Amino acid sequence: MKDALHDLLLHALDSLRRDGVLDAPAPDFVIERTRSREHGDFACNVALLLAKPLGRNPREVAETLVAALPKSHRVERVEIAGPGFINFFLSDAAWHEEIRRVLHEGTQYGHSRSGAGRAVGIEFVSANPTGPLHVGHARAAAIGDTLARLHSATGWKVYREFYYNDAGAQIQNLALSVQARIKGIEPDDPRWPADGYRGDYIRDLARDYQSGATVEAGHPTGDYNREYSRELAKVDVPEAAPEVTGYRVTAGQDPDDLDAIRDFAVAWLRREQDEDLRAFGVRFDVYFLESSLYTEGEVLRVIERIAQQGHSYEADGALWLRATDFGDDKDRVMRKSDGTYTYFVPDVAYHLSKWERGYKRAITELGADHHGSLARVRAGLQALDIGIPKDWPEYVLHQMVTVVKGGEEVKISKRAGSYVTLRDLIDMAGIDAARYFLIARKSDSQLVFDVDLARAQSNDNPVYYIQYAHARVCSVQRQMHDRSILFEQHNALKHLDRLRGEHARAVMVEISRFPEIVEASTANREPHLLAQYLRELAGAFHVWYNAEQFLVDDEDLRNARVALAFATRYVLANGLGMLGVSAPLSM
RNA sequence: GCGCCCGUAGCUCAAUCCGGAUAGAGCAUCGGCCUUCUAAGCCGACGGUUGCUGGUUCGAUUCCAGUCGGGCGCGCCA
Repeated sequence: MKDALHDLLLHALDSLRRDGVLDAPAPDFVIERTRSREHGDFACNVALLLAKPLGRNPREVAETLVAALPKSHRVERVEIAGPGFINFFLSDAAWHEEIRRVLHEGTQYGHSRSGAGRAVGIEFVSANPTGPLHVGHARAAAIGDTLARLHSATGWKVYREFYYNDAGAQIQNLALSVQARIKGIEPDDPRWPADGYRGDYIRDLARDYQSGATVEAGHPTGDYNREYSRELAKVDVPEAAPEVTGYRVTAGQDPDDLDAIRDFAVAWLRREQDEDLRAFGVRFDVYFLESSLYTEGEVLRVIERIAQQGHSYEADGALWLRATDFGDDKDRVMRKSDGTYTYFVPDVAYHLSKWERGYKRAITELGADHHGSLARVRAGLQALDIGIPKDWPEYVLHQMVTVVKGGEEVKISKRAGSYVTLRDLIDMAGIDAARYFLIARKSDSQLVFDVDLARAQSNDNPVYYIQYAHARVCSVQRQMHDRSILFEQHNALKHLDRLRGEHARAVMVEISRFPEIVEASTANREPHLLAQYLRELAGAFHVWYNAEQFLVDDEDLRNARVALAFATRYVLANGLGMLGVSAPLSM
């Protein structure tokens, strides 16, 4: 809709330039929705931008432009207002056309091809396999998965990636903690390992290890990724990610075999994380193990490449990256004096792998407490000198989540001890409410998750409010079925002009915003815009629903109203689908 | 001390592709609407110096500088 107006203005600009009336390049003007009805439906600032280079009064420029505007059936009239805005008042026909489009495109309405099939890798959650996922991971999961759904909807080839830090000291602590539990040592015991994990799940883990249990989790090695990378490099866009096959670990039962304990514990926790994420409606295409970067020499390759490009130096027995050459605030150690590597080198190697696998866009979703690694990883990638853009990868950082119930902060979980888990959140609020609440706020502001509100079955709760709008349309459909009333779409589309009044109009206007919202949410990595929008659409629908009866005797009018109701349903369902929230048929 | 994020109605938050016109919703409070497709809904009222001070310009919640308040990060930890 916006595009059509954009074209009209470009035409006007072109013809004026050809006639020599306008002597300036077309500025990067904006067409936006107006805030108030008095200003029409859309407004454009092009005259304001042209005024300065032309040295002319903006209102005068606007008048020239408006006079040169081609006629369009979509535009009823054009006004010049304020300092020189060009306001467009759209014809009813323009809105009707959009409703036709919704019914025609159905479940595809709001989708686009702006991604043009390019590959985007979205990394999120990436929790260490050392404990259950917590509410911060829940927010990451909701944001990352919604971004992934949005990119799919806009024509990108999406790969969801999960990176496991399975190689460091944390894993050693995990193994030691489990071993301590196996030997009957409690967290309060002086013999308990220094940085041990104290949660109850360690006891469950120890018990399963001792009983010789077998667990099955995601993929074991980086082989999968490397195989996948060749495919991606070759054809650029593979049809689908290969099926992720699981791997099994059977507990060794020997309390002194720390390696066996570690392997079992990692598999056990990965299984638990997998299950929680699956319960939350989130699946991944690629599981990438940090350990594979060592075993396959990728870490070494990064170090050598950076050294070869002259961006590193030795000092104090360590090898440093000259990160300050690339915008970081200090130089960073890559290889410690004991010969091991700092964690950020595999991080760079991992992102290098994403680059080599052909991701035109890579989005890394992290907790804001990791924002320090951002400059470091980008500096490392720049130091490779292989043409990676300075702002690649893109980052989305999310702020802290606090869970509140009964007016009090909830801090403790039975499973994990010191924090509230994703599982707790699902149990307390349900998947739909949890996903919606976690996505509804801008990711860089802190989030208070009010459990009582999330589970409230009332108009206080935006999730129910939106879902209820959808269920109401379905209820109308059921009524039609029960009363043997047919919806005649052909007839409906001919009589959309029977839709009169502000309320129906408001619904049409809201519906037409959907494609714009989807594009903006995707391009700006701001999924909260979509959550917010659906609340507004549902509101416009409820008002209209309340004001007018759909199933009237007048066939033409009835068909027209039902058509608009169905169009609303498509948008609600499509939008909720992008959030991973269900669209119930009845409530 | 340095860096990043946030500060908008009593509360929770918006403000659309980095500048637009009279800053919007919901909740809370007060007052109305169900013999009609789900009242899990709707209508109305009340509520603001966008933390503060300057700057940039036709125009600032938005950009810049400073300042105050909250959060996070500044390791040869991950």
